[in-house]
Order: sequence, then structure tokens, then C-alpha cells
Amino acid sequence: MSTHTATDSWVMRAEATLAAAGHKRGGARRAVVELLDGQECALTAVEIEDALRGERRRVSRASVYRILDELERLRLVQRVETGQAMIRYERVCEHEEHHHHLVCDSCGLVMPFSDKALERAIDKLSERVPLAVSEHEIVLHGSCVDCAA
Amino acid sequence: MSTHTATDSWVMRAEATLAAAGHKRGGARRAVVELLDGQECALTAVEIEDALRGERRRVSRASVYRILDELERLRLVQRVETGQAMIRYERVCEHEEHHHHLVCDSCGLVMPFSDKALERAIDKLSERVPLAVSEHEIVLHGSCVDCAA
DNA sequence: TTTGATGCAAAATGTTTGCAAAGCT
DNA sequence: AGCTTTGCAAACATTTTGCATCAAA
Repeated sequence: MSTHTATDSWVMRAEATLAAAGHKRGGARRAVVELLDGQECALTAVEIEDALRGERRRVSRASVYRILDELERLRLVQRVETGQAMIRYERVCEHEEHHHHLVCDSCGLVMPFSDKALERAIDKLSERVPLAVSEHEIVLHGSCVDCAA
Repeated sequence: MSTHTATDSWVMRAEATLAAAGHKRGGARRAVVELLDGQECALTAVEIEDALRGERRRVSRASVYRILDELERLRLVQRVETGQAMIRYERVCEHEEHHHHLVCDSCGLVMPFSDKALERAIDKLSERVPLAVSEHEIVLHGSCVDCAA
């Protein structure tokens, strides 16, 4: 369900970064980190809460939000705005290809994609714009294969 | 404060589209339409409410939302997700260059930008992706000139 | 034993809805 | 008159916060 090299390294990096930031090891946070690590794409807080209740241990929603907030501050996860009225979060892998998202507006499906030409265009553009660009987010909306059929 | 040709045409197109959709002409909606027409960039519902209270007539927030919702359904305005915990809306001009947004994460400033190469990359990409793409949204985050200084 | 982590419940925020009054045509 | 539009207040959904308790170091 996940690539082992990348997997281990993100969890390890997360644990190390959290420790360096002066955090103790809590069971809830570990569960969230491990869950996020196994995901292919971004999840909402509620999806995380539900998945944890099923697969690992119950974690209160407040904790999910607090944990995600801290992980985001440490740049271990990033928000993804898909226009679905709630925030999605996914892990940030340093050595993985940067990706963006496809959103099916009729069923809500979210899929990752990546494109070199797009990244190049963004990089070049970033230099000419009146903003010191630190991040970028691209979302394509439309109908997925099932919904378009 | 606005280009007259583009301005008149969007207001007129909006009025015509609304009429064609069976809407009567309400004062609140006209005020919202006229306000949006004079904007260079996307506004939130609250900003619209405040601007209207100052410049034109008071419009309740519920009406602002209902009006924006209808305008969006008719594709006269579009949502812009800037990751600022609230939705922004801006008019859609058919004959104007498609644009995207720069967001300053420290002061919240939102600015438009456009780039041909980026649009080309998106168009080509859209054909190869498992989604019938109808829209796309690009947001660059960073620090604006003032905040970076 | 000290400090951070967690759960619960309450609050805050942004958005939507029900309903009655007012406005167009 | 018959319909849409609007404002108000209440409902909603998501996210945040306060506080007491629990757990790690």
C-alpha cells in the first residue's frame, strides 16, 4: 500500500522533526502520522478521524486538528484546497515529485497528478511576479471517468 | 476605476442571463452585480457586504450568499479558493484574459496575474488526465513586496 | 514531577436555510 | 395577483479553544 523507502523516511523525518521541536511522543499523533504516511492523496480531518477509529485507535477530532496544525507548521504536511468546503491535508515528501490535484465536482473524488512542463512554467513565472513565491497550488476541476459516463 | 467596454458588457450580460433564467430584477442583486463589476480582484461575502453598506445600499449577508450562489450557477462569477478560510468570488469575463491569483500569506493581499505559457501547459495537460476538465485554479502563495521587506 | 498530549464540551467562524414581509411585472 | 427577492434569525458544518485529566520524560 506504500513505497517502503519513502514511507519509512517520511515517518522517520516526522518523528525526528517533532522531537526536535520539543514534542513528546503521543499515541494520537503517532497514529495520525502513520495513517497519513500510508495515503496516496489528501484527506480531510473527518476522514482521518474515521480511518483511525477503524484501523488504529480512536483520536478525538480536536486532536486531529491540533496535530495537523502542528504538522503543517513544521512543514510535514500541507493543506490542499479543493473547494469542497473543508480542508484536506497530505504529507510533504521532500524527495518525491511535487504533485497537484484533480477534483471531480460531482462525486468529490480527489486524485493526484504531476506534470513537468507545468512545474517549469510555474517556476519561470514565479520569478517575474510581485510576490516572493513559497508555495503553489493547482487544482483541476471537472468530471471523473465514472461521473462523465 | 473600470474599463467601460468590459464593464458594461459584464453587467449587461449578467442582467440578461439573470432575466433569461427567469429572475426578476431585485435591488440587492443589482447592487452586488454592480459592485463585483468594479472590482479588480476577488472578494469575500463579508467584503461585499461591507462595501455595499458603505457605497450603495445595505444587503443582508444571507442575500449576498444567495446571490453569489445564483451568479455562480449561471457562470457569471467564479469562486476563488485562496486558502484563507473563506471563499472569494469574482466576475467571469468571457473576453478577458483568464487569470489566477497571488496570495500573500502574511497580510492576506490577493492579486491577479496571468501567464500564457502556464495556460498552454494546463491546456495540454488537461487532455491527458483522467478527468474531463472544466475549470482550473492556480494559486501562488508567498510574501508580497511590503511583507517581504 | 514537570511539561506536553489528549478528550470532551463549548465557542467561534463561515455558510445555508425557513419563513414572513416586501418588491417586480 | 402571483411570482421572485430580501432580511432576519435560527440552523449547520467545520474548525478552534478552555479546561481537566492523562502520559511521557
